[in-house]
Amino acid sequence: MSVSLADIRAEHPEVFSDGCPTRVVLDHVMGKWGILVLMALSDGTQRWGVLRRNVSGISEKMLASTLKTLEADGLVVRTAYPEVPPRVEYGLTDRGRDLMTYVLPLMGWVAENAPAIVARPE
Amino acid sequence: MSVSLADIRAEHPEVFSDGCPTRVVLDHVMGKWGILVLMALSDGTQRWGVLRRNVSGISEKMLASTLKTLEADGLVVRTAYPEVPPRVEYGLTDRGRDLMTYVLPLMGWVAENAPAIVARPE
DNA sequence: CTGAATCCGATACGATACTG
DNA sequence: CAGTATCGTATCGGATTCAG
Repeated sequence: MSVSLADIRAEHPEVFSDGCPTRVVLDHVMGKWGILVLMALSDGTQRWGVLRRNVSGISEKMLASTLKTLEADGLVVRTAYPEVPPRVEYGLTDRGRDLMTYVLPLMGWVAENAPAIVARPE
Repeated sequence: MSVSLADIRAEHPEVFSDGCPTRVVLDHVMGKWGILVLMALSDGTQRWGVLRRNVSGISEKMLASTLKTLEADGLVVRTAYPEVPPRVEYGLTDRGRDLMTYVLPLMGWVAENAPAIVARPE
């Protein structure tokens, strides 16, 4: 796996070009809520209500649209059970779990360093 | 270093709480341009003009504001030389380089998988 | 060359209300 | 319970112009 910018560029010369697919994925995954939802789901499959509580502060609208985007990207899978009351569960796909392999260590670093970074006002 | 959500939660119970410092850092680093600028700088210190060309598609306004935010976060350092014409260089701080240790592998994954993900329309 | 300042449209986001 | 619909606001982000 690539670990330096040169390595990445060697295999994917257009990583920085405008209109490159990476831009789209970055916008989806790195958006305000994408990572937080994926993080919550890395805990395991969850129902809508639980997910909403776990991603504290997210509105229903953003949870819905974030999930839809991630599902379309093949990172999240939605399973609806034909019951009353309705039950819907969300989980990571294989690709999603693979992605989290890289995101989790990053989040660990952020959790460690965020307090020091935010010490001074934004 | 933490590698599972449980590990992160154990050390930082409030990672998901609203108003947590991690949210701020995520917004700065994961914004539309934050990662791309950091990626470009991981290539080494660069002048404003070079940076602008390397982060293809960024406007002057966004480059300026992104750099200012990252500098305030202690991830980027700005060096101005008192010359005419003016010369200003931007580079990563130690903390910034440390962060890139985690971001680069993630970007490698994204570069690998983005084409497959974007295959279907957004 | 390196920005800052301004204007303006797009859209991300949140709050609320409503439905199967 | 699991969403959708609608609305209003705030912020993002681009284009352009100006300045040191």
